[in-house]
Amino acid sequence: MEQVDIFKALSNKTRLQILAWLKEPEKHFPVQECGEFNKTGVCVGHIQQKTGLTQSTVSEYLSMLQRANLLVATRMGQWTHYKRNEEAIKELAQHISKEL
Amino acid sequence: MEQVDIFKALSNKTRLQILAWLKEPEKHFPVQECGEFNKTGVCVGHIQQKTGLTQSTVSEYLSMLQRANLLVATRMGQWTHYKRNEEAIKELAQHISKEL
DNA sequence: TCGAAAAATCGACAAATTCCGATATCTTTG
DNA sequence: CAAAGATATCGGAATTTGTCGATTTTTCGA
Repeated sequence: MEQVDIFKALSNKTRLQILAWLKEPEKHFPVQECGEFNKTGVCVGHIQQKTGLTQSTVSEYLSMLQRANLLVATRMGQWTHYKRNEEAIKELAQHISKEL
Repeated sequence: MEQVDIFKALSNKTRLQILAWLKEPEKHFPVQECGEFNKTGVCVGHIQQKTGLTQSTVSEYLSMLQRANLLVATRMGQWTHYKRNEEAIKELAQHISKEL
């Protein structure tokens, strides 16, 4: 995954919005029966509802963000949870301030 | 200019390359008759030659980077010089580490 | 003031991205 | 194992981006 692909992943309002929501899941998503979102994140269905886009679109967006290493996916039974990769986001900020 | 437009401006290899070259102009560009590049930057023609793309493409890329506030343009007679906006780049890094 | 150099803008078209609906895969449960 | 729910993948229409060549605008110098 190259630098430019990380920026491409961030070049879309919905995807930026998803990253923002996942910063405070408890504020933006209903309680899940399927696991604490602080640990493994929020399931695709909840994120999809919030965006108003179709399931397929949101699924693709999430995997794009994951490929850019900005999100981490965890399969929890029939659900896939996504959460932010805070480490990678910090590294991106550092990279921009030093290398860009 | 919105957040997402900054990332769009960065979503292209050539534009990232231009930003990188402008970090150390004396290393990447020939001496100019038209001004010190540490002060006002490098003229469009030199940047264009280095990219190998056409003049129109590079001119558009530069103004896109300027619209995103990542570059500053200075008209010097018949030349336009572009240099990095280090301030804005630092702010972007901060924004990513705090707000993204 | 005219012509040439530098840069910006315009019009076009191919390639990439956005987003959808349909279908396939995986997982749980009866 | 079959059905149902959650997610992933596929194929495509519409929009945006990448990039070009041609033209226009700006500025300098003869």
